[in-house]
Amino acid sequence: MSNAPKETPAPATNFIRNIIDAELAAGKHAQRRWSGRPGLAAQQLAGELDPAKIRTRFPPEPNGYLHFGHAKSICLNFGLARDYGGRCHLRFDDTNPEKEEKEYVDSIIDAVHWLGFSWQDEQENNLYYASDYFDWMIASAEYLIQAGHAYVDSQNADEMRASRGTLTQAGQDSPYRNRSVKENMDLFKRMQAGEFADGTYILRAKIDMSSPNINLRDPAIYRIRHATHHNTGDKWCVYPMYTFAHPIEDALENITHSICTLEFEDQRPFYDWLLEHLAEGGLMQRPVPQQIEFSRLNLTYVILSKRKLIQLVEEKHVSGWDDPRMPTLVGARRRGYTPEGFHLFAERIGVSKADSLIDYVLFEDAMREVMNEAAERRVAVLDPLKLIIDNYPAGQSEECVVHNHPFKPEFGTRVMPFSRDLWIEREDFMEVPSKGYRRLFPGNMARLRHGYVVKCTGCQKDEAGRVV
RNA sequence: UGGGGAGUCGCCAAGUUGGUUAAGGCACCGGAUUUUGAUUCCGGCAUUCGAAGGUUCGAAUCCUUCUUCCCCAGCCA
Repeated sequence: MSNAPKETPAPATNFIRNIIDAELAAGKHAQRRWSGRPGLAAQQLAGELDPAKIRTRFPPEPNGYLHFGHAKSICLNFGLARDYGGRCHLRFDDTNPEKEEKEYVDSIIDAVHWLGFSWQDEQENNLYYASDYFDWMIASAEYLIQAGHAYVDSQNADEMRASRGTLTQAGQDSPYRNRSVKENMDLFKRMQAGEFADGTYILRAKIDMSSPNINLRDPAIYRIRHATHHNTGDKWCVYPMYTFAHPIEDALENITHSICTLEFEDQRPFYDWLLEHLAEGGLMQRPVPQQIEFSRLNLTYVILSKRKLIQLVEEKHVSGWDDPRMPTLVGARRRGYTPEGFHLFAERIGVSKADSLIDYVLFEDAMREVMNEAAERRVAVLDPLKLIIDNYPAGQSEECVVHNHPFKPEFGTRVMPFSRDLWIEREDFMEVPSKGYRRLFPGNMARLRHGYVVKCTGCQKDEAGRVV
């Protein structure tokens, strides 16, 4: 057989690669420098930023196990860094202590490793926690307050929702919107000091309550939450919102391309607003990172909602996160799927902004293609039917040498016993053959794989007429 | 409904500074090889790019209108 290894094709082009190519051609990333903020991640890195190299990140919240959808994102982000000679960071977006756990952090680290990617090399170790940036986030928030771009609101959640307006109606300014800088700063300090209960005060960005983009109607950026954090313990009782934290995380790590899914598109104006103001205040360096959105993975017959997967586990519908039926990476691993299969799959489905529903056969085919090359073959009979070789001596047996792989001799051989009594698959025999049937039926000859050609002389049935 | 996105073959997806016959993969349909009805190999598979107009020598690519689908009103991410 001529199963020559296929040439690995060049990575398929996509809109993100096109963006990067254009930027590189224009020299956009040549001016990047480390932020160099004391005590922050950038400081851990010894060398200067290598200009003209991109930097991406995979930023999961450690609130569950990684699934097939994350695999797409991981292959995208780490793949881009690999192909452009850049870097990809693994960052835990752990800004909500009530949902996150160390168990998930560990499982995520394992899963990314399993997929074959690394966030460290000789020069850098790019494993980060958003929670390690809380000092800087507080500083950023206080800068916003000083500059008149943020205020402390005393409305509760219901009041805030009511005054936010609707899709078609503008929102109303909070009665607390015009507190003085001094008062805001005092309140925010006391929030941090733990003087207030959860929900009593909240820090909001001061933008525009009548913006057609609801995300710009003074979004909450810092909330009070008296909770123990998996990484920072009880050090904090105020935590930043994703919206506020994420751009800062990206900027501090000098991320060039912050790639996320489509539902964050409406969030991008705030992303840019924040970084622009922080750059104005000298807290961040330009050029700031840019957010790029792509459509998330949808697979036929497969649930990829973290909320629902958690439900399956908690209600014991499955044996755990690594149940082979689960679309998690640990589940896939137990099922025998391979990292290479995920890479192939990710490469084949591509990246775009169109909502898509990918047929599961695409996933299966990618896995099968990889396994066809790599898997040793074995024989099993699921629904056995006894086959008696009439002209083979009873009590005698011999060993047939069998190749472990049809076109890879280096996989070696094994032996299978051959004797008078054998088991074959029930569907490999038909008393009355259908058209085109070329397996065993009375009068017909067939080859027993790895063994001999046999001729069927007849069959026996039980009282029910079933062939035995 | 206000805002933000997306509609290219059954499923994905290239192509978008307008220029000959609209990549590729999966699926499917042939046909060859085959001690896995697998694999491999060869061939086929969009006169058409959500729809309708318009500009042009020429449009999937530009303009207009229409249409369908997705996302946003968490002190989640």
